Amino acid sequence: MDLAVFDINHVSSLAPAVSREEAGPSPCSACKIRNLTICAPLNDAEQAQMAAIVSHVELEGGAPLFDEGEPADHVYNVTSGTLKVYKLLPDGRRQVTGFLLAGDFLGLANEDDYAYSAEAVTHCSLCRFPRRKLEILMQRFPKVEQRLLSIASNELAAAQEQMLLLGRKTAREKIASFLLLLANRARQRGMSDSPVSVPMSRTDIGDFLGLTTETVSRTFTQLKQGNLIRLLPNGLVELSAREDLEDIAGGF
Amino acid sequence: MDLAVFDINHVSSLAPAVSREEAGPSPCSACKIRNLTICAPLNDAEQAQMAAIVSHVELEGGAPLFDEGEPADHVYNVTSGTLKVYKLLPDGRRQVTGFLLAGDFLGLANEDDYAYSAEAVTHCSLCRFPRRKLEILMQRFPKVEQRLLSIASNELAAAQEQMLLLGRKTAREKIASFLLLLANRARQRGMSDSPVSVPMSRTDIGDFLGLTTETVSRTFTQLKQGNLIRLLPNGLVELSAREDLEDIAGGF
DNA sequence: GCTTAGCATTGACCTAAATCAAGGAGCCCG
DNA sequence: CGGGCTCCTTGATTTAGGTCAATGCTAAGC
Repeated sequence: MDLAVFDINHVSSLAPAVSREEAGPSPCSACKIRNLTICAPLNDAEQAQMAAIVSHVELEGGAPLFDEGEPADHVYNVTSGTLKVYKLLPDGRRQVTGFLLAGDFLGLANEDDYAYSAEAVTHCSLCRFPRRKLEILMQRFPKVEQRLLSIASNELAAAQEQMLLLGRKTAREKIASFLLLLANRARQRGMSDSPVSVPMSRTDIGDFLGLTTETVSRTFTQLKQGNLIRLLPNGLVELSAREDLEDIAGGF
Repeated sequence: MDLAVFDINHVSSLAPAVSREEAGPSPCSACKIRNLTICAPLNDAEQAQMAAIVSHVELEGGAPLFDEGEPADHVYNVTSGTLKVYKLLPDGRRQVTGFLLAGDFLGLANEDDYAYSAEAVTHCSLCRFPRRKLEILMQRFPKVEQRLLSIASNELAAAQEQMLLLGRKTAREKIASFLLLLANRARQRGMSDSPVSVPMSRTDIGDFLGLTTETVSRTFTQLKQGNLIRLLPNGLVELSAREDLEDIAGGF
């Protein structure tokens, strides 16, 4: 793992393990996913200034990062692993609004509090920035602010796509869209897109797609029986007929 | 109407009427909703530079502003009226991703093309900015970029709230949420929040909430019979029991 | 004042997905 | 190696909301 150097700080509990950088070379210079992060537009000298305010967080799968309503003191960049962000209704109904992979940014909040909860799906590592300090740094580096605006624009487009899915697609179309979303994001990150890794539970997938666990499971079975996918061990899913899946996902 | 001065350019067709400023005082200095727009953070001198690149657009109710997939050459600030933005599936299923009121910004697109279509619901006026020129101006005025980031963050939070609605709320909860959303936005703009103006059709509301026209209509009737709302002429809806509506909308 | 056209409403019926209820499969731990 | 997890799958049944089909209501045009 990229950040193995921080594993000495890893404790085996649900509490996040945080470490600040000691003297020595910034690990950012070795960051393999920098081009996906908010640090992308910075040169080495500028990046050193970012490194000065960053700390690192490691999370066990299942560990919470923050909860909706907490003061939004930090923002994060995922460096490895998968997280989910979600909102709850008082009776426990849950909507997962996104799954975050390496390079993804989270914690953007215009108000003072987080608008959603975030929790690790798999073991995760993240870069943590104090929001206040990042704001000051952004005034010095408008490039970072531009980058953040660009990230926010992309997320907004993705959110609208997800609204189309939630409001107007069938269970079959939702599952096909979901698998292709995961596959495309894996490919962007240089990981296998078939078989694609699906590390989250059926319940998480259902809460992301506005379905129940049972419907998710049945729909997987149905796609499997139509030879569109194959379910492999360890949460791997082979997309055997991507073209067909794309037609289904697109509503054709 | 604030911008009556432009009515000489108004033509009675579905094509948008566009006018550039002649010499003379900028109408921006008289803009009553400036504090809601991207111009909010600018002083008079800076605003004059914005005025130099802005043009004005008037739309009839029902007239399209742009379509999904068109090159995103302009961004807009609504100055009066209501628009809807939406995405379509190939078979015509439609998801309205938002209704835009005075002060709202639209056209943000990280890619080169608009990710959604925009169409006037009522007669609308908008300020139009060439995207390229605005980008150059933003480099000169980082305050505008900050403002845009702040707008995007708010929209992102609203989008997540809408995902919760689409994925997990019942028809009754959706309609109650929708009426309160309209009422709150009307109040922010100094307009009546009860009765609140609901200028869009049942079909548009359904396409926003992931419901059919019939279900929207039935749910309005049901709320009316429970004395939670009253349906008045001209698309006005009185919120007779706002507390109860808030409980319903919140999922209690 | 009649006709046409576009919403909005209402009723009857249907269906996709939810709910309720067992089982099964893998995994950890004693 | 067996008991107790948790998660996944499958089956039977229910139901919220969709679909289909009239009927009303308002406004515009002649």
